[in-house]
Amino acid sequence: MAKKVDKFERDLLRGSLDLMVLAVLDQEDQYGYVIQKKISEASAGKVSMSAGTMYPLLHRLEGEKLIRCRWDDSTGRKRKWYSLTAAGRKRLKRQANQWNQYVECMAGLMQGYFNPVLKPNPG
Amino acid sequence: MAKKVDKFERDLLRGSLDLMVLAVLDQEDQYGYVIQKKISEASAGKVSMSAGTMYPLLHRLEGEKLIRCRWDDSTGRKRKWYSLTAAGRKRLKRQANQWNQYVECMAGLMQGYFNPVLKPNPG
DNA sequence: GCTAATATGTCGAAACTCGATATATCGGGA
DNA sequence: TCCCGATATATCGAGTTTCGACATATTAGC
Repeated sequence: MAKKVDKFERDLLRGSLDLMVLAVLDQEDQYGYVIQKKISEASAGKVSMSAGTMYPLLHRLEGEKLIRCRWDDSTGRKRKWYSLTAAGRKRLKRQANQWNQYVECMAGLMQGYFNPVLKPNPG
Repeated sequence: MAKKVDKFERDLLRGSLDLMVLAVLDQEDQYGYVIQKKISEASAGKVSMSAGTMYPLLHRLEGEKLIRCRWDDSTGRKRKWYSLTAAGRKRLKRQANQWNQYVECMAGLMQGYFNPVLKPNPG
């Protein structure tokens, strides 16, 4: 029996899924199914992006030319590999920066409730 | 001429506006117009919740019994004051906790790009 | 009297995520 | 061999949220 996990409420995720996908692809080229798994693992199962969210999202990012794809079946399995374009890397930087600012802004508003367990960056 | 500000992209905000409103009301009772202003100030103009977002949101939170309202015109101005209910405070704690976890999760995924300027909490 | 700021509200359009559903391939166990 | 679960991609409609536009009314200052 799979352990039951409190998933994040859907609207908390809204819009930042793009950022997650771009971040995963920044580390290495991947295909949809693995991107899904990686995000799930990174969040200890709390973000479970459904296939119905993942694939349209990838198509949209491709349409915006932030990622590019190629089919590959050299492993015997047909998979659609995605990689970041230059524009995608640029967008990732911009979005990540926005995200950080947004987190700070929330921290300011939440005062007592914001208690990050984040390790402060040295330097 | 008003200084132009890069607003946060709308989908970055999605769903966390609730949390902002609850956090503002946790500090003191307020009415819609001021809540809007406070959130705008706290974000240096980067979150500009429109009236078309604010009022339906307040009505929704009221419907969920997380906040409660009363009209007051003792100052000569008719205003609808909102305050947190017990359920609202409980929800705020839960949502704030989720938010913190979510931020950590994003931090893990973004690795190099996550560089919070947040002051670490002592203790 | 006029205008800008204050104050609340509704509406339709656009966007996003989900669950359900569909298709197909692959490996392993009965 | 046959079946099944995992892998892999995809589409669709339903439900939500946010926005900009519009509407209404009061107050303060010129």
